[in-house]
Amino acid sequence: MNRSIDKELDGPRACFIAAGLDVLGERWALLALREMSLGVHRFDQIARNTGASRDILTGRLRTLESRGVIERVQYSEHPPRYEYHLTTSGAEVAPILISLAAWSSAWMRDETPRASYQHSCGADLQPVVSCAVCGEEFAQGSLMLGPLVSAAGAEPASED
Amino acid sequence: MNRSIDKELDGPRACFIAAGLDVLGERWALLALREMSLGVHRFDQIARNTGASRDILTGRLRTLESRGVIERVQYSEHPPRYEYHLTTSGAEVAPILISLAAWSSAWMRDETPRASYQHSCGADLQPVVSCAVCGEEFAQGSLMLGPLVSAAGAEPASED
DNA sequence: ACAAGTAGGTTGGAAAATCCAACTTACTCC
DNA sequence: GGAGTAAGTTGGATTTTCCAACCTACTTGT
Repeated sequence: MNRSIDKELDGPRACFIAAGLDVLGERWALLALREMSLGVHRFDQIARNTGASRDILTGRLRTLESRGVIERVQYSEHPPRYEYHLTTSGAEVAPILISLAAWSSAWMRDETPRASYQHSCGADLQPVVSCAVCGEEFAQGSLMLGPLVSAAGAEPASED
Repeated sequence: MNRSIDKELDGPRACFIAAGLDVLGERWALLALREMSLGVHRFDQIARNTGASRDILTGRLRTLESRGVIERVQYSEHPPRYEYHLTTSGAEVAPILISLAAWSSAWMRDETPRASYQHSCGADLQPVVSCAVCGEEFAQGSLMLGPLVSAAGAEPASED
């Protein structure tokens, strides 16, 4: 089991973390998604609230749209004006934002006053991540490599 | 409540998500942490498995070290050789990697075969994020802005 | 003993991404 | 009729990143 760690990779590790970062890891992408999660949908506001340059933001929004994370919704025809909304896929980025906010809140406190986050129950953000299958909380070192998978489905084990 | 969303910000939103991305959002940082989570601790291997250029990786590892996320452990004196290990703070990045891997696995499937991840119970990665206080699962739109906080503690409400 | 390999970098120069301020278009509001 | 708003686009400067080669000090093989 977990032979994959010891085996020499012939190139960079192709995994779902790397694939996710391909889309969400570009600068400003997660902050733009944060804004939409908070109900901010218009270009100028997203640009202001994130601090992204307008040209770069345009590019990011196009990428996120092409990857199905957000969609452009036209709200004016003349002139053409659009709002940006999360798709289902985009809404499901929330756990990433939640984990990031919680980690940052726990470890990145400095003098700067910052907006914190809460669960809708009113409590400070204290997310617990557990396994949907066995119900156990993810503990130290409980993230492990699994088999290779692609759109076609799981691959059979390799012969090493 | 949640006046903060409607209020015009005078600058970019200073929040813990943005602060976290300051450290973890630079290119290659999360992939380097992924490697350490998987038990890979040496420079050459981290460079190979992430695909990062060696010079950039050097910079990232220094930043992560200076922010207390990883530590350099010397394992040879002549010549000086180091391993990189997660600190407690670094180990707690795991929920972010888990959420990212799960999102990516759900939404980023294409033809490319990729390494998947599992919980240590052997099940495919299906994390559930719930609130430690009320126990409820984080549902759509349940991430909300809270008060401003800094190292000194919570700020009193502003006068708007 | 001597060459090759390993480990953890550093260096210089090219390429790509980002930043910034200004400009554009087509409205709406006063 | 002028100012303001919204969603970009543009050109040029700046910053990051990439890449391959180099360096030092061992260790291993012959």
